[in-house]
Amino acid sequence: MPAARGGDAQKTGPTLEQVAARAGVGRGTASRVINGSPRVSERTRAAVQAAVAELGYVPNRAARALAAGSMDAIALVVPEQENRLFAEPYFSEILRGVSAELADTDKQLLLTLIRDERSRDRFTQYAAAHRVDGVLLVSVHADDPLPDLLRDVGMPAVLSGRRSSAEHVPYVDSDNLLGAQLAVEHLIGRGRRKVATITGPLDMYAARCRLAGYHEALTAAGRTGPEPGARPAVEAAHRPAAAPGGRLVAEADFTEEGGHRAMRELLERDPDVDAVFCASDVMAAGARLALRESGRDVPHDVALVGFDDSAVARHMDPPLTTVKQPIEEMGRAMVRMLLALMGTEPDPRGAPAPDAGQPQLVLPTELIRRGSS
Amino acid sequence: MPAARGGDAQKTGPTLEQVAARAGVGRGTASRVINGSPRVSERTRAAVQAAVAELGYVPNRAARALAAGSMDAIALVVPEQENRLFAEPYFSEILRGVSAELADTDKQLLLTLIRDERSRDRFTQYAAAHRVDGVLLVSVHADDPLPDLLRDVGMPAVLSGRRSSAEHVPYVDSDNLLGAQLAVEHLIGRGRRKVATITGPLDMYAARCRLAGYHEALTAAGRTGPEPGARPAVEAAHRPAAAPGGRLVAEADFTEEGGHRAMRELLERDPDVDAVFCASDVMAAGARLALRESGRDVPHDVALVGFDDSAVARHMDPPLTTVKQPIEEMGRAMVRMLLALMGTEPDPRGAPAPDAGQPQLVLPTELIRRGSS
DNA sequence: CGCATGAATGGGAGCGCTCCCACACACGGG
DNA sequence: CCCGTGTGTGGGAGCGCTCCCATTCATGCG
Repeated sequence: MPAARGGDAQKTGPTLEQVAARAGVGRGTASRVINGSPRVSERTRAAVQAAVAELGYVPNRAARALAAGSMDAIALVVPEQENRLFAEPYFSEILRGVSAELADTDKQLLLTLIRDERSRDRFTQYAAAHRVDGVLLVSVHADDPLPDLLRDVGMPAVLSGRRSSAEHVPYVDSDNLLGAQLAVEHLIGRGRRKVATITGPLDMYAARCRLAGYHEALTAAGRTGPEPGARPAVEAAHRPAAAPGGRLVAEADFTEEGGHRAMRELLERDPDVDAVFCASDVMAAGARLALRESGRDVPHDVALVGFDDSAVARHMDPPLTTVKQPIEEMGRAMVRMLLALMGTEPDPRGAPAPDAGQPQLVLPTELIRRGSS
Repeated sequence: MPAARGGDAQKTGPTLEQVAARAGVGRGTASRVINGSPRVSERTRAAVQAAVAELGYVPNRAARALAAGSMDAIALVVPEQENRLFAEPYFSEILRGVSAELADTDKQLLLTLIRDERSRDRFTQYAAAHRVDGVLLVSVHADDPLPDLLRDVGMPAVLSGRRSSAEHVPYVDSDNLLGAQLAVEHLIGRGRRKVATITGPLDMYAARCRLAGYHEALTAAGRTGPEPGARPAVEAAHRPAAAPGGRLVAEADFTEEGGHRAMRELLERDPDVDAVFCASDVMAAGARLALRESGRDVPHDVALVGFDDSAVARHMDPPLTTVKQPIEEMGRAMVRMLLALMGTEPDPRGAPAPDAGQPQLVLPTELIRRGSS
């Protein structure tokens, strides 16, 4: 039996050929029906569809990919050097959104964790060889060359979060600046006089934005600041921790330990702090611990606000007021953007991109009030 | 130019043919080198490898899959009706393990969230058509038909967690019974007299195991129980909440709300409860809340132990004593088992499976002591 | 009434690979 | 000196699909 080859035993389903035969049409016509080409008569279409149903035909992706030169798959790339605490809630939300949006397309979702140099190189090569049609990049660091590499090889890609304000690769981000501003305004509105902040690593754009929001809210409220009256530019937000004008800034690294250390540092610098805006919930958990150790009550002595609205926030005692990002929606938006990009990119024939969708998108953030403030 | 077809513009990398030409050998030989066949002379091997390096050759997966009849991909299937709280930490740990173990193979990881009937059918069909080589199933419910469906179409699959003690599909599980036993023994060892438990939904095998562990520990300690002296069978563990012999069992659903409600119920039934073993950390968080509301101190008045060692446990106040499962290792083990299955399964020619690896594996659990007990 | 025009269709070519058959070519024993 | 026996090797035949060219009709126009 010359038919059974390769993987053997794999009773691979019916082929297009068989469907066509059953419907009494040619292979080409069957293909046209299955791919929804308009150039097919109604009768024929019905016949083929019936045959598909009867035979339970499922197109062979490999064959399709090989013939069409597209893989019908997109990769979700997650760098894994990241502290898992940071990645957890954010990542699973993104995943949910991506998967939901992809459910209607019949594209596959390929998950790639990049954990070291070797796996990064592997993926780069893989992408360069066009083994996927598009790439979603989650939590990219400012110095990550991957986005540019992908652009160079003509691989459509969408980032979650910018690497800088000059980001030229398409991205979906949330409004970190406004979110931080809301948080700090809220603290001021609750009558807090000495509002400090614990920032993320300031080589990350999101962290800088949140710090800028902090400064902006204080300035707007008329509190003295480093640049009185001047609109603090996000790019310039990277300034010494002990800013002039008495603002209380401590830099940490989005980890709980970092938040704990930063809070102790703040208390040492100014024991009268009565509010802290933390650039992540996890850091807020660390700060909470430091406050408890110093005998301070939350929210009575010190009000606390976090960022992310992750599970940690709900489980803290008291529950943490925090800034919620629409993470699932960000995942969905990333997919929509990528699909649009993929629809236009591979067409070099002058067509000026029908509607690529906004290649950069900033989604709103929202303050969730809970017991900690 | 008759060469540029299909996807256009996709400057797909060099082909095997080109590599072979460059190395001055035939296509077949080049293929043999790349797939590590031993029947190649050292000289030739070196020449081909050099050509591969120079050209930056990356094999085309689609072509390979089509020709070989195997897809070089496995699917990780996650049912999504699941409450996200439960899924979060567990899922991301599994993912880490799976991905790590898969990094050395050059198999792709395909992620499939199943959210409704429609997507389930779609996946079933997809698998039946052998579009993946194997399937990893996470958090399967006792009545889920998917595992059997997959077995029927000859698709290798591995479960995380059994559906019952008679599970016949290969699985990796953790030792829920022993873990629960450790937890309850620990509580007894701390001098607690009235140890209650909050179980998961008792139509889930893991929940029944944990309950059985509770009973077993109490019986071993000589506390009166429903079946004095008898070894409580896991299968029989599904008994009325108000068990004879004074044991305190409340059933919940692995959610925080459920844990909260169950704790209130327990306190009502017996206000003198001085310890509670919760079958999940999340439920313990709910129980913690109920205890606080009732004015009881943890651990002074009531000691609390959870299960999972998730992030919630570390962030509770006081930090939660809990039973840790080696979740990442479970992910790794699942992949190893699946690969073994895939290596043997497709061979129908009588070969009695060289070393399929243990088709069922139960990994140990461990008690993590923290402030809550 | 004949011929250009378009719609619907059939089927060849080929995507890049693996499998496997056939073909060298080097041996050693009869 | 001829024939196994083995080791490397080349390349044909597809895998199931999409693309596209050719073909067949039915239609409308000159």
